[in-house]
Amino acid sequence: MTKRVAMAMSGGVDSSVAAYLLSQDGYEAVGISMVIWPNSRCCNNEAMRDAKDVAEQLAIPFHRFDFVETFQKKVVDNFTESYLQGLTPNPCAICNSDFKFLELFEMAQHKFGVEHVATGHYARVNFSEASGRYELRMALDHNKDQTYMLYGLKQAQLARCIFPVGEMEKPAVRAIARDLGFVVAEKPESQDLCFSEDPQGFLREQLGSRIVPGDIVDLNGHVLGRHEGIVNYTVGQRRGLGIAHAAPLYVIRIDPDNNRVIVGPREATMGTTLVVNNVNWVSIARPDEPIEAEVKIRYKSRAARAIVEALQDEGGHSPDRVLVRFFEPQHAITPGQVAVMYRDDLVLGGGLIAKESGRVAEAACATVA
RNA sequence: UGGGGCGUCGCCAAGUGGUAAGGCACCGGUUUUUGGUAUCGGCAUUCCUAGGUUCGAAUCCUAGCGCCCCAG
Repeated sequence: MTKRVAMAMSGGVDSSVAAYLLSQDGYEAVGISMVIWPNSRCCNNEAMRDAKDVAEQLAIPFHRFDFVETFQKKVVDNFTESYLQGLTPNPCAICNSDFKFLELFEMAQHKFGVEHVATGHYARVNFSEASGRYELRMALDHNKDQTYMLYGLKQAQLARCIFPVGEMEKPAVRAIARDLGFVVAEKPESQDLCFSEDPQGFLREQLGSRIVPGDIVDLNGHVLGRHEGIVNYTVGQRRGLGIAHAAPLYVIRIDPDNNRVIVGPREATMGTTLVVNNVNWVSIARPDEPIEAEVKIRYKSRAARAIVEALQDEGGHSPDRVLVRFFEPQHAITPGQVAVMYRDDLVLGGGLIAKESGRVAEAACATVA
């Protein structure tokens, strides 16, 4: 009996080839496209048509479903509210853990009566007899690895995930697309927000008058300039400040309470500790003792060696907190961004970098020491 | 209306007779699902204005305009 699986198809190269690989492996795939934001690049007519074309070419059924309302509630609202709180959210990671995979599994089960869901993500999953856990591992092609965006997946989900292109190098994926004559074979790599090409404009649309201009100040509180809303900035950012200074200025901190952006020299962006909230332990159980790991604090940054220590529950809040102490200072530790812990290519877990992470962490270090 | 100083790209700033450094900002390219970082490239035929001296001036002279400081 063939195994049936719901295949998420975006109209891109990766999910198209993934669909092909599934059929090669003897799966019976059902193509699904999720419409999450009208007219955005991820679900415009072209993307939908391409997905459908590929499905037809592979002779698999294809369905598209409207998720606009749910997406707004679970991803967009979180995205916009986070910015107002002075955080820099990572909507892609939130989308995967709080929206995409949840909805896909529900759909696979209820609409198609199947247990498994496949996507075009670059990641690998295996089951470890030793630990009794499903393990999430970096893709074979480290350049394309997307495990950073998948840190939120739970055991029950990993058990049912299939990532067909996780074992492949990107050039090979493209080669297959070409050989098969897929219309999407030469599509450029997707990048940036999928639901908007103009995040600033998007935030303005969504938040309107809740975006308020304010001061840009230096580390001593001296006003250096004005900003058009704290939502337009992220920690570590250099461009867009519009302030002429002796040396380049970087965003050091965002202060939502006073509606201020604090800037300073590059040295001031460096930090060695952070606290991670809402940690999801992926491939291992929550460790009782401090462990060494490589921690990645930004999608495009390199993981760096650190000591990771689970923190005590504080008053019933955020029971899954972790203190990360890097061996070397890191640039732009940004509240709201995702921190993912690795050991080699194994994803140990991840979570969201806490507000005022530096200070809290310093204090925690002091008590630890 | 006595004295002194200054006026070079959006900001800061080299350059004091030989044909406009640099930094910041800004713009554009590259860059792996977050507006990050990084990196590469662009960015004053012109030096407050008008005359003059000179083969040649942002640099010298004259006048004007505009700032700043001190003393009134």
